Amino acid sequence: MELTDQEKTRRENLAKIRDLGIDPFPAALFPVTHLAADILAKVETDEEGKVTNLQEVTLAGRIMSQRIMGKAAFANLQDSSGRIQLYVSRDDIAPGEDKALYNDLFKKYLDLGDFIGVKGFVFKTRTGEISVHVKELTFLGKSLRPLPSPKRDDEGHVYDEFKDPELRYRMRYVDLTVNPQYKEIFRKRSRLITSMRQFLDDLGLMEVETPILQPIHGGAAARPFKTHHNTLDVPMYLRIANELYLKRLIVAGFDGVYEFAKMFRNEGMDRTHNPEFTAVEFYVAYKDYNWMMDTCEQLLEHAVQSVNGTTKVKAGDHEIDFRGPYRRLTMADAIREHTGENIDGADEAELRAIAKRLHVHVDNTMGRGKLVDEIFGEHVEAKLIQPTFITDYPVEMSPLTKKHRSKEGLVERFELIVNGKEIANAYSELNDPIDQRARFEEQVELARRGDDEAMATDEDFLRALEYGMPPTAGIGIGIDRLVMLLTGQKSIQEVLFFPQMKPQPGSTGKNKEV
RNA sequence: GAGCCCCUAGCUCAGCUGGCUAGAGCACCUCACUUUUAAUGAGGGGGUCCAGGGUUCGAGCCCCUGGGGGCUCACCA
Repeated sequence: MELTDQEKTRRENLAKIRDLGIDPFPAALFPVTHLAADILAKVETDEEGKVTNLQEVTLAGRIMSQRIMGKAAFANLQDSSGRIQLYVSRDDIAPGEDKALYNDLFKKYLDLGDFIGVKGFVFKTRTGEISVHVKELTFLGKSLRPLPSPKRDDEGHVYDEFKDPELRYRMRYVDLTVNPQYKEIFRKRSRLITSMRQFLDDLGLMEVETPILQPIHGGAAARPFKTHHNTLDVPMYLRIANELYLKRLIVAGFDGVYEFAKMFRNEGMDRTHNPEFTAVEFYVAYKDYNWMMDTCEQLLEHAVQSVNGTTKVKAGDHEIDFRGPYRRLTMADAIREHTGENIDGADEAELRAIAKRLHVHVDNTMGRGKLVDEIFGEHVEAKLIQPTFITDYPVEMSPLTKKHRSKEGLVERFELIVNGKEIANAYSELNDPIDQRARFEEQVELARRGDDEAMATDEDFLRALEYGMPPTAGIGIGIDRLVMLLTGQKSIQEVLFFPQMKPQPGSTGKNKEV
């Protein structure tokens, strides 16, 4: 690959740094004492505006801009916490006869993006900006490629923003360096998972890990990634769900288990779907879906409060409040409320007629469950903005769910809908192995009718149930979409560090190097 | 999968109805400058205009084919 002029210059500067006897990639640790944000937060000034504390600080980061004025200069240093201005004067960092450290290293061979460490004192410039007056400068690492260089003026206008989504996702390291505001999304993601884990631990559940490589894919309706194990010479699948394994652990005698799990689905990719995504699932023995609704409310209220410092979240024109209790509405009541149609007791033909009246697209592979799902998806889901539990689904679309204790044809299942999107899916787990086998057989029948998402029968799971599983409530919560909601992001790519991208072919199109 | 839009310097983008050697700002290089802040002043370098084909005296621009990307819509979470 031909180097650009700027890359050549950086390699030359690298060599010249070595010529000065300075290692451009030093091995020794650098004793950082402060982060940029710490300094800005902790700085104290007297009545004349002089800084009275922080008279010895050591920090490190990337040089993001330089303003050289002969024998003195200003620069911006960016570390993990943010940016702070440095003041560098020749006679401070090179006090003796030899001025090479300033004249050559700092002024000529230092490129934007290089890592340096500085030791100095905090002061306020004439124009009032808190800065670090550098007394010692240490070179810590060379950057051989120029970073994109967005600039921001006083009014907050950004120029030359690095915003091409493809380049941002392909080179997330560049994106987060020059657009550090996006780091907050990932910090929130991390806090969300931490706070959920804390809640589940406090509930007395045990964190577990279950297989990602599975001999048969079960627990959800989706197309899997298929692979092959060489030694065993058998096909294997990347898990589309971990539900059936977690329930085996309930059979095994753990009263409560949870797993933050990557799921893999070999399906379309768009702004709400990535081939791998994260869900937290937890299963608790001797509970039912009513208990799970209470618990789900508490979990989300706790998590959202931890992430955003409030239970309220702005989503477009709406303000969503995650403080419980949430509205609970049966599927049939929700459809009645939003369409005026009554699906209670309707058979397949009647449902098809209702769907037609509501201009919902239907085809012959759709059973009762799918038809209800389509009607709900088309006419109701998007209208549910505040957290709402939709309960009591048709049995046909819930092959792993216990039949409703009193309502014929329905199951004890709920989904939590927020801002028109499904956030959680939960139910009283089906623990009757004979019923479970019959449900699997219905799935096989749906598959025969052409439903390519129908579930496969898992004999080992059935065997586990035959040994006996206590009544259990289970739930799955989609982490990525929850993060999207909490951070106001419209695409899943923005909440994943490394979203799946098409492989990058040779040198066609806009596959530029930065 | 369907529709619409885009691809020009390291980055962000202009480039008219097809007509000089393809431009700007930032970045980069040289010089000056000890409190600047989109630092400033002077000078300079940098292009496979996504690729291939076609029309034309002449194509960044028009046509065809291909590649890559974005947005909107439909389906899986």
